[in-house]
Amino acid sequence: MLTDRFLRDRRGVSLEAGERARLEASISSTMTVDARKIIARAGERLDQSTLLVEGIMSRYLDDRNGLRQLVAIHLPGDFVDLHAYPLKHLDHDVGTMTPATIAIVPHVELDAITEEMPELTRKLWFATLLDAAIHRAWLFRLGRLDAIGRVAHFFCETNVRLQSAGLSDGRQFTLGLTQADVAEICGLTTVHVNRVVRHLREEGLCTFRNGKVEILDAAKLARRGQFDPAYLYIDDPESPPPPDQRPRR
Amino acid sequence: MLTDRFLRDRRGVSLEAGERARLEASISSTMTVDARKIIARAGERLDQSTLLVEGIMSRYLDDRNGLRQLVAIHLPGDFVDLHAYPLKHLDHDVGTMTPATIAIVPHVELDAITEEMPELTRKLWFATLLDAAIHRAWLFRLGRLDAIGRVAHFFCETNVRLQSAGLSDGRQFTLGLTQADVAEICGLTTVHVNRVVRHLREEGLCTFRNGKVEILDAAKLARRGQFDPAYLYIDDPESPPPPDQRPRR
DNA sequence: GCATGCGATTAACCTCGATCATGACGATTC
DNA sequence: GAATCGTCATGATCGAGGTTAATCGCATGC
Repeated sequence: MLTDRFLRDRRGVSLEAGERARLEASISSTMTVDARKIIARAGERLDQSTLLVEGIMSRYLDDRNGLRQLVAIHLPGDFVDLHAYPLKHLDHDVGTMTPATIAIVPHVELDAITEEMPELTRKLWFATLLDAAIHRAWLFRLGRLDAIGRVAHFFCETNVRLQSAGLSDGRQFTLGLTQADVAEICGLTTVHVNRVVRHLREEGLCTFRNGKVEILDAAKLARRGQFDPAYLYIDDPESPPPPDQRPRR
Repeated sequence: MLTDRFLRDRRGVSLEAGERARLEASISSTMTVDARKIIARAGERLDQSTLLVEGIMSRYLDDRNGLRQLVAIHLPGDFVDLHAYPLKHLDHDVGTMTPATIAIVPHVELDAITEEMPELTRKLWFATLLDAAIHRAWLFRLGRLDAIGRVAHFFCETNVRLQSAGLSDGRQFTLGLTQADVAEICGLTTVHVNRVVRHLREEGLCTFRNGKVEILDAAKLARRGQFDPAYLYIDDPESPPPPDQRPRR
């Protein structure tokens, strides 16, 4: 199903079969989109949202000089602009990074869901707040980490997210991003990202070639990027969090 | 009323009288809190949320060396950790910056609201997404602006937000923050914030003394910080946005 | 065959902001 | 009144990362 990956393994909010069916039934159409296409522009009024089925998408803000700051990367299973449902107007652009398959969910369907299924509504709400939690991790990354730490943190995060989507084995994954993309994510220049990538390779932490990341030493990489996956709210059957307290980051 | 400032003048989602009354009735208690106190810690399970009535609060992440990155500043009228309702566990700490008055809303009350009042539920959802939009503006600030631009952007944002809360006349406002606080917000050191403040003063853009900001040249300050208030979703009766398209940022 | 263009790479140079240090001023506490 | 502490202020030094520019590899198209 198109919604198979949505909220998969998320702590306490995985969808019931009926909920997933309802969401699936809310999809009005699916389509494929080329790489580097804009799906929605800041300010436009939206009456539908986009569920990403395959490929990578991003959300970004433009600065006055035409440079971009990416504010989110979206992977298969993400409800990319679900937040457009309550907001109606977005404050940023949404676009594809790679060729993508997307499913369209009209807001009238979401109206019906919020009227009839409060539990599913809370789970949709949760999904948008998960994006906000990732925003906060990105703020930490930009505000407190140096260049090497930022790239390390980004690779760690993406590895965990892709793993929960079944698209990484935890050791390597294909991103389809360029060094310039990573620069727009980490608030660096492409030149310096190149230096950082070389450093990470020479230190034996990870490699990044042709849009493919290989994790060589996950523990060291996480340490270098001060990465703690708690903010991703992923259910880890191996080490369930204590019911009342997760470790501090 | 305690909720008077909540979602005031927000585009298209201001509360109906009945909705506001219901929210007001959901408050179980109010209390005052000293400055620099922690209200909630990362990882704790929460079964209530906090509406800020008076004072300034913040949300922040700690790094490994004990430094903090603030990820949000909250002003009177903000539903500070409403996102804890769907999330249940927070990924960050919540604390007061100044002495504060807060109102407590138990999550069981929000359960009832989401069961019975889908329209109000969407407005609460909107409120949490507004915080996410502010996160994104902060990402832009940290990723694309230099030190002077970051501080300028922060003062502009806070001025607009306080103005819509009726706590700034648009020319000056009291924040009660120190230069060290601004440093934790803008990802800078206190030493450099001091230099930036001096620069802004000497250039005639604004002053910052004893926690009080005076805007000397709002247009220049906004320009220096590449500030466009669209992401705050504030209803401006003077210049209503065209129904189908807001200006690009 | 050659042209074109994108992405990765590397070098030289320079700037912004961190770091370290010192001091002033006011409020508080004893 | 002295001591202490938080906040603000300012100078000197240094390094991480930006800027600019040149080159290379590789894919694609004609």
